[in-house]
Amino acid sequence: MDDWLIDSTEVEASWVTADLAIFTVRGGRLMVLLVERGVEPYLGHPALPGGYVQKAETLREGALRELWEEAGIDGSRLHLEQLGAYGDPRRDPRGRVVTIAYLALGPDLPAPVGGTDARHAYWFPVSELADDPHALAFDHMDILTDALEQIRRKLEYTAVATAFCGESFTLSELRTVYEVVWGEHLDPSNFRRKVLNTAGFVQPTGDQRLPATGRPAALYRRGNAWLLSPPLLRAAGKAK
Amino acid sequence: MDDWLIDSTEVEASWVTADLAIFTVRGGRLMVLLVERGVEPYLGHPALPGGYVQKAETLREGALRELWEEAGIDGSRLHLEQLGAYGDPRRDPRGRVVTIAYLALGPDLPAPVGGTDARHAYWFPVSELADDPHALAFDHMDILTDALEQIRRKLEYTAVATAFCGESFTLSELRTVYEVVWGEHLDPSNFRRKVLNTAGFVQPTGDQRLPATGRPAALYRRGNAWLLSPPLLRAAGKAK
DNA sequence: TCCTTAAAGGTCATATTGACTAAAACGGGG
DNA sequence: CCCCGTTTTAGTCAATATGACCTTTAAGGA
Repeated sequence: MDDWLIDSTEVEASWVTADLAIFTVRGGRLMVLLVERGVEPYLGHPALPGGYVQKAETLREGALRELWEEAGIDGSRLHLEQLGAYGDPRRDPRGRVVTIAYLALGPDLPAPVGGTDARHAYWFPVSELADDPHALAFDHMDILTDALEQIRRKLEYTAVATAFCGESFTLSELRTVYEVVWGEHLDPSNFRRKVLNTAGFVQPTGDQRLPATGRPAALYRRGNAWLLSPPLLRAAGKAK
Repeated sequence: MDDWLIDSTEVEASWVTADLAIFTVRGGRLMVLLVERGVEPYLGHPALPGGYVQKAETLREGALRELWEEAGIDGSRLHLEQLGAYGDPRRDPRGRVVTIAYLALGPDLPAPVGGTDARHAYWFPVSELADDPHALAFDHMDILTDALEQIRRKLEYTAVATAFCGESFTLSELRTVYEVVWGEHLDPSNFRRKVLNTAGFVQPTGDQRLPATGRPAALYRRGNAWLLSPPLLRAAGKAK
């Protein structure tokens, strides 16, 4: 591990960046936060927000700072988890840049404001770039693909779906999160049964909310359980 | 993302290392590969194998090279996956060193040979250091803890357990992997039923193997499925 | 008042699970 | 050569979970 040979010609210092794949659900669609790059390389191309990690920061702190600087979003209240490191020596034409990718989920977030480091930041529907591997700068499409698979899987066995909802939410809203992220329809009745039978997933607030039309829905907040048991499996996982 | 300001005083180059948490099952116990550090800091202390990622390598290639150099193990035939990045600015007293942790599993591997970069490499039972947070150098105990949780979880919904077994194996051997990694007893009959009913998990070779005593056991090899559906959940996950 | 809509609650056949019992197939000792 | 311990393999059964439905409740609007 971390040893001598810091002066070896074989080894070189690297630039370390943090990039973020931030998702929200708006208008029944899964959206990801993108920025338009303001400098070369990939000038003008869409990319995930992110930037250099500074001297005294943890990786996570760097990710949160970049999110604030590039999109004006305070990520301290979002669900933020590390996705992984991307370090192919050819992923950045300027040299070796290792990026630590973070994954964040939030409720319907305010429109991002373009910061100093990027022309604009904006929400973009995931479904409209899910096919072209060069839709985003660098290897950001790989990162996005990995991030998508991770949240789809995490919905199954954690209560992370509640991170897409506000402080309180109806079961319909929670179900919509699953439907949008998984891209499949769920039976409302069976979904309700599963969620309410999973200890600690949600707890009723006692209040109600009126939908546009129809019977009022009970409101819930996050429970104290993070891991779901049994998990809530998607059909694809069962079909096989 | 990766932009200008490469010359800013706020940003500095980092050293990037790859560390490995490699596990195997020997004598009914889960073992992790450790090395004795040959240089400061933490001279003489046990640590996970690893070292600096070189100029033209991918992160994965660096991890495999370090594994070969420090323990004489050819990792190209092991199951190797990235665990995550550890980059707290205080994790290494020499300055900012970001390490990319890798997780590897292998069948009962040959005794490691000490390489040039470390005094020795050796297998050590996980159960004997699972409590002391300073048993290993740097933040390697954190990495080990995360690696353990990851393989325990991955046994549930992937066929990764077969990576602990040789080319062909009995269902008892496979069950022992689950029992050792999870630290709990599994009913042989129910385990067999679940594994055989999960399409693509294993496929019979047609051969048999004689245990020390008892009825001969049929041999299996890995199936073509990686994701298990339905997953094989541990009791802890269900109890809750 | 009646209609539409969505929430909430219930039914039922089927599948899965966990705990258990029993049969089959070996080697070894008398 | 037959009993014994051991391990694999097979089977039973009650409890639980699942998926596909159906029904009732509670709102707003025509």
